[in-house]
Amino acid sequence: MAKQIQSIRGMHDILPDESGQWFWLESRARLILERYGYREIRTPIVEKTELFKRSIGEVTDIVEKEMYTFEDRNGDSLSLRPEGTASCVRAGIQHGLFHNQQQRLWYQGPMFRHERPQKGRYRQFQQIGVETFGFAGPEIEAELIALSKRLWDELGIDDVTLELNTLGTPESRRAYREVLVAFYEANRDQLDEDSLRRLDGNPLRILDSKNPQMQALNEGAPSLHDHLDDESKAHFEMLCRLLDDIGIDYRLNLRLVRGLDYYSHTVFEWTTTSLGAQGTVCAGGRYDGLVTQLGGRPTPAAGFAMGVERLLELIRVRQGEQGAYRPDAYLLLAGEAAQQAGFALAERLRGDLPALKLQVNIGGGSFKAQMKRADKSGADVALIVGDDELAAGHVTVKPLRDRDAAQQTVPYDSVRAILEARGETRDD
RNA sequence: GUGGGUGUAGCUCAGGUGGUAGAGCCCUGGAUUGUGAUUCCAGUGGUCGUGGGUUCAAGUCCCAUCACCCACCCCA
Repeated sequence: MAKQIQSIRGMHDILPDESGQWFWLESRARLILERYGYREIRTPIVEKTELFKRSIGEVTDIVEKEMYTFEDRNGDSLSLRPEGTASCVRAGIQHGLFHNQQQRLWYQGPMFRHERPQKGRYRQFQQIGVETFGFAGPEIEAELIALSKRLWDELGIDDVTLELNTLGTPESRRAYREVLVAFYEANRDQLDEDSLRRLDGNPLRILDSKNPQMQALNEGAPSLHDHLDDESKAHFEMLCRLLDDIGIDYRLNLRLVRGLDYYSHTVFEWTTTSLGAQGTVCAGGRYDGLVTQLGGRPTPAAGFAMGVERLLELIRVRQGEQGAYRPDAYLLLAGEAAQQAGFALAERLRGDLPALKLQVNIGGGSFKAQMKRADKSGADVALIVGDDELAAGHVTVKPLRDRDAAQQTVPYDSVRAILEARGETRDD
């Protein structure tokens, strides 16, 4: 036997048993997004590396050590996208979507990050992202949060908490950053290894350290909220009021600073405690500066992304299977003549009953074996055609799921009525 | 990138201190010449993750490597 080839580390197959759940979640998300007026955008999964360097930030972990970067045949540096916002903004600028316009967009697809795989963290993972452009007020952030909340309700997810914070305007954030760095420099001897590393790159992240000693030090650190300008405060207060109005609870988390460079004002995160260390299920915020950073005209922007694998994991924990595929009917073919004629019969049925999901037995097998397959397929009814039925132009319809219902042998033309009465031909 | 754990049949897992591999489920057939989901019987299926090494002998011990899981880091 030849040597087996395995899938790439951290990149997983979604097998038929799970794909139904994916489809179920995706359709629900799409429906809700459409209810809020969002339209889908699809962008390539490969972009110029430069795009991610300029948007995510050159000194972030994502860009520095997690991107799948390679040279194209003509020498360009390309990267598999590690997230969706950059592409979305790039496409919007390129096609003039932001030219004095408001846009509510969403996308869905695989993202790639070369991290050490873990529960809820994979090298290829699926995100559903939502991005809005041209909305400067806090109403849009409230809408984004309301939309995500509605999705949790729809999916039956109830153990997530909304964490909320503001970084203020870029100016106030920058000013605060200086104050904070000065504070940590003064206490340099107390910083752990990670924090020393962050001090240069992303000092705000030190606030979010899990190290108890750091947390103790952070108690005394200057607070971002003391350094917010009036505009930043007003924006945030308005958002909180809007959320209060629709009864969405949130927890103010001053340590929530987000890892990506481009955020300003609102940042939020939906977290759960039932997924181990990877507790963030959905995160986003406002990123007004990004469009100009990528060469567009000043355009207010806000959005979020959710990790589909993490959401599915949550749903799996809370409910059973959702959206598993099962045919409506399974066609048994008993006897040689029926086996041959049955193939054409199945096609005829599919032509006459377009909404019927019909699986036909292929590969023969004893009657018993075919019945077993019919049962295992999950079909609601078995359609039986043996040599007897074939000769008479009949089909036997046998309900498989309810004990009381009797099977009946009827002319082909009556099959439709029976299946329709049973609801097998409904679209679902 | 760092630390810890685990890899035995398609799946879930047994296999004290080395002696040449087992169960349940699944699948196939039969008990029931055309009636499944319950029962009973039988059968198929393994280079024990991979590659080296120690040994008369390795699933078991040693080394390397790959993958998965968990935590750190990072993030959705």
